[in-house]
This record gives sequence, C-alpha cells and structure tokens, in this order.
Amino acid sequence: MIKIIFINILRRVRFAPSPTGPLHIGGLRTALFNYLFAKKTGGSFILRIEDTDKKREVAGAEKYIVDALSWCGIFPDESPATKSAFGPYRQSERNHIYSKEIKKLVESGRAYYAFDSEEELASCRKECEKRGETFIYNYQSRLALKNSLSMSKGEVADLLKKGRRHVVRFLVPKDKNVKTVDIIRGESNINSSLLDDKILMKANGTPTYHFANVVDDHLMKITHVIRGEEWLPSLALHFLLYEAFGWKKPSFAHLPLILNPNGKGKLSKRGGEKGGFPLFPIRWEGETSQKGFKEHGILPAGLVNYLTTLGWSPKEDSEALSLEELTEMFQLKSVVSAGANFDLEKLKWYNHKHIQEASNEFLVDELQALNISQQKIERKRLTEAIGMVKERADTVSELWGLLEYLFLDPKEYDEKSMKKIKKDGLNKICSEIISLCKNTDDPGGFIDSLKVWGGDNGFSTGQIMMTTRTILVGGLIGIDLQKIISFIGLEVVSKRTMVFSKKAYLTIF
RNA sequence: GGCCCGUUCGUCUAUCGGCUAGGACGCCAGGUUUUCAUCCUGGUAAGAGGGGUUCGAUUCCCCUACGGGCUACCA
Repeated sequence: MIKIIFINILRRVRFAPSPTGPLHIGGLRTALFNYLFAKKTGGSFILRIEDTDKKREVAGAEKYIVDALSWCGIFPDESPATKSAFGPYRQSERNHIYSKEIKKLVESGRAYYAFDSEEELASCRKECEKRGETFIYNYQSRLALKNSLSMSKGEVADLLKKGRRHVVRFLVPKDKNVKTVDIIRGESNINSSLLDDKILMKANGTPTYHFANVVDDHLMKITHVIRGEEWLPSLALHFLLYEAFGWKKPSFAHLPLILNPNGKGKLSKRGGEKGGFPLFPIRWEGETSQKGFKEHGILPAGLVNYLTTLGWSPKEDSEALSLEELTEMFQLKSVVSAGANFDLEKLKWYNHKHIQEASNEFLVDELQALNISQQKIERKRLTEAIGMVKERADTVSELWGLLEYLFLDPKEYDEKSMKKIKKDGLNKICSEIISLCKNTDDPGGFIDSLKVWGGDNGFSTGQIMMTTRTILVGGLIGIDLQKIISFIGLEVVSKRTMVFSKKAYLTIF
C-alpha cells in the first residue's frame, strides 16, 4: 500500500496595514482571511506596519491595529513586538534594506534615476489630459524626460554628486505580455506597455509601497499575499519586480471589497452613518472619538463570524461559528470574486447567536464595559438577570433595557398598556396584591394564588396578568411574570403596587 | 478618458453543462408564550441584456449595459 505523504510548506502570510488611522472593517476582514488561511495549516500570521509615508501617519494608529486585532482574538505570530531574523516589522525601520536592494536593481539596469520635479510631471499630466490622453512614464515618454536613460553618464554622475533630488524608477520592459495568476480570479494577461515606470524610491530616500512590499514579502519569506482588490491593477508590476530581482513569487489572492449597504460604492463613512453602524471594531480616540462595533454591543465573535461570510461561505450549512471553527472550515480558493454589501441585520443575527453561546459571566463584563447603566448592582444578581433575558438580545447594549425592570421601579406606565387594562376593579386587584405580599413568604406560587383569587372575584386571568405586569414592568413587555416576581421579591412587588395605585389613579384615570 | 475586476432572490451565498436554481438574513403568515420577544413551521423572492458553442446553458466564449477598483515621490 502506498502512502502519500503531504509535505506541507509552512504558510507565511502577512497583514500589512498602513497606520494612517483606525483599522476599518474592510482591513479587519483582510487580516481575518489571512489569519484563517495561515492557522488552518499551522502557518504564521505576520503583522507588518507599512509606515513608509510619515506624512500620513497618525499617532496611535499602530496601537489601535494591534488592539483591534486582539479584541477579535487575532494575535500575530510575528509583529513589531517580535525580535526575529525577519524583522524589523516596521518598514520605517528597514530603510537600510531597501537602499541595499535598490542598488541591485540599478546596477542590473532594471531601475534608473529620474530627476523630474513633481511640478514638471504634474504639467506633463495636465498637457496629456488636454489632448485626451493619459500620461504614462514609460518607453514612450522616458527619453523626453530627465533621467539616467535620457542623459549622458557624465551628466547623471554630476547631478548625483551635487546631491540633486531624484527618485529611482523601475524600468518596465516594452511590449511584454505579463501573465498574472490570482488564487481567486485565475489567470490574466496584461501588456507591459500599459504600465508605467513606477517610482521605487522616493526623493526622500524612502521606498514606495510597491518596492517595500515586494522586498519585504520576499525577505520575510511570505508564501501567500492576501490583500484587497484595490491592488489588482498593480499585480503585473509586482510580478515584473519579482522577475527583475530573480525572486520566486509568492501566491496572490485579491479579496473582493466590502460595499455600502445600498450596493453603491465601497464601504464608506457616509454609508456607515446612513446605515447606522460604525466602520471600526473598537472605539477610536483620535482627533474625534468614534464608536466601534464593540461600543454598539457587537461581540468580537459575532463580528468575526459575519465578516467571514462576506465573500465566503462554509460548505455545510451552519449557524454561529467560532474563530476556531471558521479556521477549520476556511478555504481561500472558494472566496467569491464579487464585492459584498454590508448588512447590519445579518450581523445582528450572528451576534444574537453568539450572545446565546456566550456565558452570562462574560456578558456581564461586556455590559459593564459599555457603561450603559450607572446603577450599582450586585454582580451575582446581574449575571442571573442576564441569563433570563439574553435570548431576546441582538446586541450587548440592549441587554440593560431588557432587564432594567428587574432592578428599577417603572418610571412611567406605557399608555397603550394602560388602555388595555380594565379600570373596574383595579383598586381591588392592587389591594389583593399588597395583602398577598404581606401574607405569603414564598413568591413561587404568587401568580397562581392571584389567579385563583381573581377567579373567585370575577376577574379574568388576562386582566389579572396584564394588570400585574403593567404594575411591575411598566408595560406589556418582558419575561415570564412569575419569574419576575420570584426575582424581585414580594417586598418590591408590594412597593411597586402601592406606587402604581397612587400614580395610576391620580394621573392616568 | 485609459486599464483592470465584477454581475444568481431586497441582502449574503450554493451550483463547478442536465435546474422543479438550494440554504441563510430580512419580510409575510401560522403555532408556542394569556404580554412583548425568543423559538418552531410554512410562504415570498433570483442567474443584467443580446449573440454564439452545445442535444442541452446560470455554468464556456464574445459584445453591450451597469457596478466597482486603479490611474500620486498614498498605501
């Protein structure tokens, strides 16, 4: 019998955000898919900070990214906090590496110096635009511009010696068919003449995304690049870059975008506001303070579960899945290629499912973290109350509203409920409740006793129940009446009834 | 404008040439709960349009339409 042994090349994937603000859920989903893919086979998930553009960097963004990921239960195997031969993990700390690598490309003739100013290039673009053309810095235009291909060696050497500001551009070969491969989208062919000689090193000596990304992915031995669809147009360029270096390419997968609920445009701040949901996992404290899903009462497990179904679905029908279960089932190949509309209702449904699976203890912590109620309630009592009402909750934040009456007397009585209650005999029912409270020790059979009394005195069960509920809760809502009474105790029942009989007669009837 | 990617119920998706197009969310109806919800059962609703290829196309190819992305010394 022949045994087939699978030699698993250990997967190494990276999530490489740029710390320009709080991580939004689109980025979070990219991180999540990378994580699921790596962890399924015991590979490594690496967090690399792409902070090459210091102008755009926002204080606190890197910390936010780490915090948001860990809130979701995603912990990188390697990150800026790691010391390893692959580090450092912040691109701003890797400049010596990029300088070394760019030299190779210049020496091999695959990259060249360009001295054009930004203004000059801007006017080139403008002129082309006037003619209805697109300016491309490539084989057609490069010889008419200021660079080491159009100028003499002596001239170039002189400018470099004088310290003239310059960039390094990639020399894109002319008329070459570039066949790209994407795990989700398959093969695609692009003619290199459509590409432009992208800047690899900026005038300030820092690399651009394209260069740093390729260099780092190679040096960090990344096996699979899983990133957003917005990078698809750059894929051919990246392929050429790998080839210019003579490096083995990683596999690529471009994830579809998350769209606004109405399907128009990629998920935006405006779309979030319109749909009444945030764009970030947890609160962001920047120039403005912005709530995240956490503050809206969404559990990390719910968010993670929902985000995973945006663009992917498990083979078998299943309901709430944990990060571990999702990891087990995840298939990068079966990620869909079309963008997905964000749907708050479905997120809530997943969250509802995860609330049911969460322990009451955990939910108490989550609720208290939200600071919704200022009431000081004994933890044990609150835990018990949450257990009684959680099946009704979609979000953690609505938990308090669902159990409030178990701790606080009604502030007012719902008008519609009051209209349903018959005025006749209301006084009698109240008196009976109060006297029953006085004469019993055991709240357990309270409702039964009240019903029996009602039967003997010409009150329908409905009337008894509705009246009692309104007295205790303030309206015709809430959990089983007997459970409420047992929980709050007869003393409170009596007190609420007295308040009701006074208030109700004076103000409502 | 140019280039690239996409298009199945309202939404997320299944289908990898045989389809009475399946599931989930939502919505509607019924049941349970003498409340409201939860829960259970059922229902509603779809392959953008036009050409090919084929015995047969949602599935493969082309065109059009629509949507999205990219087009920076931003990522």
